Amino acid sequence: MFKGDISFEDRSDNINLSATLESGQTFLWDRVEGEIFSDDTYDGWYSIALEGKHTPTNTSEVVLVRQKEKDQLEWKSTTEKADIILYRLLRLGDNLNAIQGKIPVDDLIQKAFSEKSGLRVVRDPVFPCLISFICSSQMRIERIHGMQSEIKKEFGQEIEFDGNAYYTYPTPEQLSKATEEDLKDIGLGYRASYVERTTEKVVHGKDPRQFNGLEYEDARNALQEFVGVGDKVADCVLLFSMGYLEAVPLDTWINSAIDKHYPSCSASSYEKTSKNIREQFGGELAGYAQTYIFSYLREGD
DNA sequence: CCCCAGGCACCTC
DNA sequence: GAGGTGCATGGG
Repeated sequence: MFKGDISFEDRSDNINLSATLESGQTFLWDRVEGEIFSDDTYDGWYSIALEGKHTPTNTSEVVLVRQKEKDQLEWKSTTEKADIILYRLLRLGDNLNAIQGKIPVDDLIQKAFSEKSGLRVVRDPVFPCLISFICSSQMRIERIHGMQSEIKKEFGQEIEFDGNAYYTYPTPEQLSKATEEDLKDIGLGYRASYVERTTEKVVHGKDPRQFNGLEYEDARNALQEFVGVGDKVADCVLLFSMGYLEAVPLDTWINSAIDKHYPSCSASSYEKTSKNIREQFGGELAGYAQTYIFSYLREGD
């Protein structure tokens, strides 16, 4: 077992791990339940198991992380390179003060920044992100997470770490072994066929990462070639996985926020409203503003 | 019993 | 392109 800390004490920003992992932008992390460690305290850990394509070691790894202090993370892992993994997945390199400085401040933004201090946009692996947001339509956040847990347990790879079992998210090839019926059996409902058909497209060579160099709006349109991916899900994949920080997913929460706080941005189509609200939030980092507002509003103030 | 959930595909016009 | 419908499932 490898262990380490990641300290923010020599920087001006920090991280709020629970806000980052439990605000509905990623469904791939699990909050660890129970006394899984005997060697020290066991509260507050989050876990993820990564398939080898997504690790610096090229082998599957488990990473556990928790908030040790306000400006410090603590991790345990199967690899000594867990810090590299965490920097990527949690965007620890982002300078939150610089980011907030580029977003026009108003009352709502100010409250969200202050209430959710340390919240970071995540960078999920692309395929798991794509599938989990296909599952997200008309579904509560807790259940979306539950669906991903089922998908991992049924079709992912089990990895043991310190006496406990963890499951990677299935690769496209692994998930393609699931039939539509299998997916319905784990509660995906009408999304089962979307997941099945999208997985099939990925297995047959349509990798979402091939859209990485595209201009934002082109990438958003391109992602909609997958089944179950409309404007909103495409924006989620762009923002929470592909690093398009200007993407602003327009969901029910953000749309009601627009009606209430930015009525002049409301327009007749997703396309136009999206353009307006991105401009309102300062353009290139608008997605960060969206993530703070979503997290702040959803939790209630 | 009804209503709703980080929308989307599909069908008209 | 804009506008309306049906949609699986579980929890309140």
